[in-house]
Amino acid sequence: MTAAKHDVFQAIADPTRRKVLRLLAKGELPISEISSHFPVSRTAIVKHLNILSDAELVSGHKAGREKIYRLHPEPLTEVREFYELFWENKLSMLKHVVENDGTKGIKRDEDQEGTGSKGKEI
Amino acid sequence: MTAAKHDVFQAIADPTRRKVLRLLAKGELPISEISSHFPVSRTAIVKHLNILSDAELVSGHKAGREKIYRLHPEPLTEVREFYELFWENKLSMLKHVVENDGTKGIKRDEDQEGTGSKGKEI
DNA sequence: TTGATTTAACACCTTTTGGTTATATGTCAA
DNA sequence: TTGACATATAACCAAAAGGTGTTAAATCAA
Repeated sequence: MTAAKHDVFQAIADPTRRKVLRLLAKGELPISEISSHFPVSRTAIVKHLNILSDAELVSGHKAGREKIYRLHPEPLTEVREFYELFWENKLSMLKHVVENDGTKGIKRDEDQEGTGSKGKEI
Repeated sequence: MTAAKHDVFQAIADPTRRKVLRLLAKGELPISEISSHFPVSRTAIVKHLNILSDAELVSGHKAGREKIYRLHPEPLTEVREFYELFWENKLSMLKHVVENDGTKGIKRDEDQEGTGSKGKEI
């Protein structure tokens, strides 16, 4: 049941949500405080928090009449793994381009996977 | 004119687009080859390629009747910088939680920026 | 030249996203 | 107990996202 309803990549796609995360990096905050940093309505911020929560990037707990949100950066490792995929490749890519001028296809192997499935692909 | 129409974060938000990037990491490919790896229509893939192109993650050049696409991983540094923002913070966050049990707010400084502007915020 | 291949450009459709307002509900402080 | 405060929830909306199919144009190979 660790299956997050919302994808991490999709969660950080929105600039407002990224700013919320940066805000929570400094420490946990109640909704009212969070929304005071944005020009949009509190309701809109709550929706963003729900999306971040679905991606397990934040969690909220009631404290009196407030709901305090806290950051959980762990799911961001998936993002890290993704861009590192290209970090390793960057040098070998460059090599290919230099070798054969990069004007024609290089490999073109087959696999035909199909992205329709839900298979936690990074 | 380096102003990308599409945000890098938003570009990599879609799983199909991430797979396209992984595909192009192995070498440049024409549209027909790329779309052969997906269950969706060629038209859909072209739209994805346009979005990736707007984010300057790929570029395409005509070669005969084919259009060859090539990866440009550079914009992903922005993603990396974002991710690292939380890695630095992770230890100090943990420290805070341990120190005061994390049941109450920690800092709550003000800034009120407003995310409406186009200001290249990571 | 003709036909197959590959991309380009539309028009169209459905669902999701990001936002709004209005109306409860629960909680602290006098 | 009465406000004021903080969150919750519902109904609604416009625009964007992700997809489809159709048609046209360019190019390579016979």
